[in-house]
Amino acid sequence: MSGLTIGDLSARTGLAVSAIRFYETHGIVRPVRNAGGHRRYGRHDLRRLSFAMAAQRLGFPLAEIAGHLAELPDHKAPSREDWTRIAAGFRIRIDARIAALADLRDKLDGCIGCGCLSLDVCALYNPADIRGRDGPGPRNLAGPG
Amino acid sequence: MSGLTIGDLSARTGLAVSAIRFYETHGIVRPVRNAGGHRRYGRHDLRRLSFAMAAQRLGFPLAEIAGHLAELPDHKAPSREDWTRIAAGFRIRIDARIAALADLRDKLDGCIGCGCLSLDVCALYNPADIRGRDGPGPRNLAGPG
DNA sequence: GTAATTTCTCAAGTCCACTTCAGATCAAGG
DNA sequence: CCTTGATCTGAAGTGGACTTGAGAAATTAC
Repeated sequence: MSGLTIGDLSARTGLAVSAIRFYETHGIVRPVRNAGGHRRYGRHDLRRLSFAMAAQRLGFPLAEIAGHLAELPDHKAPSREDWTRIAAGFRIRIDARIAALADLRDKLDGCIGCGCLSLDVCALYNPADIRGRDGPGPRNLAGPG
Repeated sequence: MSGLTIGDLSARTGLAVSAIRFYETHGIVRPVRNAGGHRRYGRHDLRRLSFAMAAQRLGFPLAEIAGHLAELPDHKAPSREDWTRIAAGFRIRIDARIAALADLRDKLDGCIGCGCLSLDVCALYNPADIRGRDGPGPRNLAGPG
């Protein structure tokens, strides 16, 4: 039993095989190769992928996810402390996101109440935090905030 | 005073001029043209853009945002009821999103507690809702859920 | 031992959300 | 009136996140 194949990971995570290979190019997983050149994964790679998927669902860009995961040991199984540290940092980001959403919801509630008849004081129209432009390409959701 | 120019909208919303033109191709705004062929906007277009920006920040795709806005009258100012209806629907989506985030956070808390020593029962590794693959292209955040 | 899968590489295609560019025209200030 | 700045169009480029395809080699199933 020399480890899990990419197909195994695909079956167990729901990710497409191509996506797992793509994630490898971003450092999300780092499989070893067997004699025939095929990728072999450890069980800890399942968790790395799961973490990445969860973070993806929150809108975090792959580069940042890879950054978090880079703090884990490469090929050996990470310790409980390793994961706890990462999970805790992740939780902070989730809480920030929930707060931002709740804030937007409250503003929207205000707009429902006021009917937004006065544009100049409308919270929806005047969000406090306009993200600055910083170059070409699409804006992603989970910026440095 | 035949209305606001695209530069006015850009200054007041923080959006790039090019972005506003791009949004027009998706039906977010529908300016009229003056004698010289330049776009002229009404005040209600400010609110349409603000709504779009807010929804964007939540990860909703432009196509869906355009769909919501399509329920508003095109060139005349929408009534208070028009906006209230849209804002209320939007609020439901926000609440759903907050609930999903909170759920993920709770699962993550569970994982911190257990140290994820048992992969097969780890909530993070076994999310109940794996999104099916449905074609090429990137996955967006705010799907049909 | 062969047939059927799976996996390999890597270039190219796709979707979304925009930006950038070029060349021309319109509008506003002095 | 003329210059300066804003706006116009359409095509092409960008970045993130993947998928698709082709041809070859490895694995697994019978």
